[in-house]
Amino acid sequence: MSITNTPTSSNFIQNIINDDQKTNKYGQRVHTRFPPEPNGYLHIGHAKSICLNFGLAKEYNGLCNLRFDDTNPSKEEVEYVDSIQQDVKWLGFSWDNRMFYASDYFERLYQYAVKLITLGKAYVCDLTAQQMREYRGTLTEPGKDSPFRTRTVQENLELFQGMRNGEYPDGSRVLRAKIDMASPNFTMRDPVLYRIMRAHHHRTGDTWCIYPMYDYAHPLSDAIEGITHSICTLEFEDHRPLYDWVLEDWESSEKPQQTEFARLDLTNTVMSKRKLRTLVEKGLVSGWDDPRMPTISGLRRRGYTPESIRDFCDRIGVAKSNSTVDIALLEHCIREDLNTNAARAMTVLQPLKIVLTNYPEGQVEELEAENNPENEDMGIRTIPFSRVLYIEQEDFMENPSKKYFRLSPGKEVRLKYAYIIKCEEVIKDEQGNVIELHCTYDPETKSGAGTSNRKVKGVLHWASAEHAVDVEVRLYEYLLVNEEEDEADGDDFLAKLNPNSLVVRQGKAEPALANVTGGERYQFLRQGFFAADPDSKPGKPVFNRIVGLRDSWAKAQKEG
RNA sequence: AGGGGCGUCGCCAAGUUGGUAAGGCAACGGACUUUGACUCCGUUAUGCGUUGGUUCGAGUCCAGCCGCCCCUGCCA
Repeated sequence: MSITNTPTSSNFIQNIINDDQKTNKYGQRVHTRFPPEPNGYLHIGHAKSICLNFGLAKEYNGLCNLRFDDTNPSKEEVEYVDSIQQDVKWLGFSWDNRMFYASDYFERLYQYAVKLITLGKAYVCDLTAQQMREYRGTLTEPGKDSPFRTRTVQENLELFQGMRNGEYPDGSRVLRAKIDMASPNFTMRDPVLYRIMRAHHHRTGDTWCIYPMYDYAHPLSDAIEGITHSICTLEFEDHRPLYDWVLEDWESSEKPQQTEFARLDLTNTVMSKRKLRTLVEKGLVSGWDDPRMPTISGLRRRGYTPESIRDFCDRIGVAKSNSTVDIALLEHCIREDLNTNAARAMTVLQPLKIVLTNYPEGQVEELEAENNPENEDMGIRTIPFSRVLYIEQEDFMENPSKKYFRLSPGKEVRLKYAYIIKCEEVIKDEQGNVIELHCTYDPETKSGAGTSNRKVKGVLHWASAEHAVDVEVRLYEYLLVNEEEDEADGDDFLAKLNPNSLVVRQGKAEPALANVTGGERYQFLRQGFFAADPDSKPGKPVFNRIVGLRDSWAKAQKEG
């Protein structure tokens, strides 16, 4: 089966690059970067950025760097730089030997700041944070100049050196760009370039007590690495003039350009780092890699493939309008991938015992089953069949509607790969619950035997009681029942969490599933796609439901 | 209110110099089916936030209006 390349239309960033290639702006070079701050786990929104940046580099025969934006040691940890690398690799991208840290450039950044001071474009300011806020002005009123704005170059040079030397307490002074306190754009009102902060940095240790701000470090890091296209999200659009300002005195005339695109938002889940952290810290999920989380590690544990996530990122497009993508598209991508690639298996999630009263006691047949009807190369396996079996509770109904074509009293159904059976007797407990069915089977209807042309509409999956392995199956639903997050920040979203986002079932699976270790993916017939969880133990498998099969019957039921 | 953006089918999203609305997801019909799955076929914008204008002709140009998002961290 060949992979069809659906003709994808170009996005506005590709158009920009195409123009740059025409005008030879970067001599045909395309060099991007993925610049995460190591202060949290990557999520599907980052995957969009990763696929965009690495994808563009690949498409244009360029390069993409991985760069940790580690300019704020008070929030960053090595734990995250490790998980980020793992996630990018897992998604299928390689930065080769180009893994950098903004902190690699601290000395150059410092020297460039000295240059700006010398040029009269930066000054040391002693205003407190509170005062600076007051001086900044408001949306409609211009700010006013800091009284320290007119310090001499010499004084600024000495003070900045003193800042570096640790002569002043944290927060007592900052280095500021001298731009325009009356600018209608706040980020141009003499933004802070450096702050004093005695925090241990995960890479530079205690070498520095002053750290550069993002707006200063980022354009310079891009320039140092020879980045051509610096792609970031929409909220940085206002910062672009500052990005360009910082680079005005850069040594090379070939400067990177910033382009902004809309970050990904998904229905039925939460995406902000803060909310994800809340879920983890309040113990509402088992961790950053809980299979309900939209984190890369969560999706990985859930069973999503990197291919399906890349496909998703290709399909959602890249544009500038804020949008919320229907999570159904993500589900479509994983179903499409796994439909052709995942082996089939039978697992009964909620067992109902049935006895084939006319099947010889003690007899066991090994029935042939295809591993994947979409892919013959995946071969066949055998499944034991015997007198006592389990079927799904949902697959029996005592008083069904005419549209129900599963099992009911006196009705026939086929057991997949096996025989047509007929329900003869319903056995109940004292409360009237159905606890067992007595059925008969028709020996002439064995699958593949060609001894009968009888057709029945219903086909059920099953497990042989004597041979089945006990499995724990974790069924996941959306984190949020409502499609929209209903914003209004705060922790309101906690009240909207789906109480049934995790339902655990103790099921019965065919014996082949006994010894999974984690990561194996299957389609459980008529149920969905599942992945073995690392919690699996020999003989005691645990499965996560990645996504259910499309279910038009369930849909029809819901609509009544 | 000042600045920066955005507004094309329920959800995404193409739309090169104005020439007469791609595609995907979802939905809905139908065919096929030993997974009510998959696959296949078909249906869904005389309409591009809105009102005017320019033009033989506008989603594409102009003007006004409306709506939504971002910006007053020594966060990124």
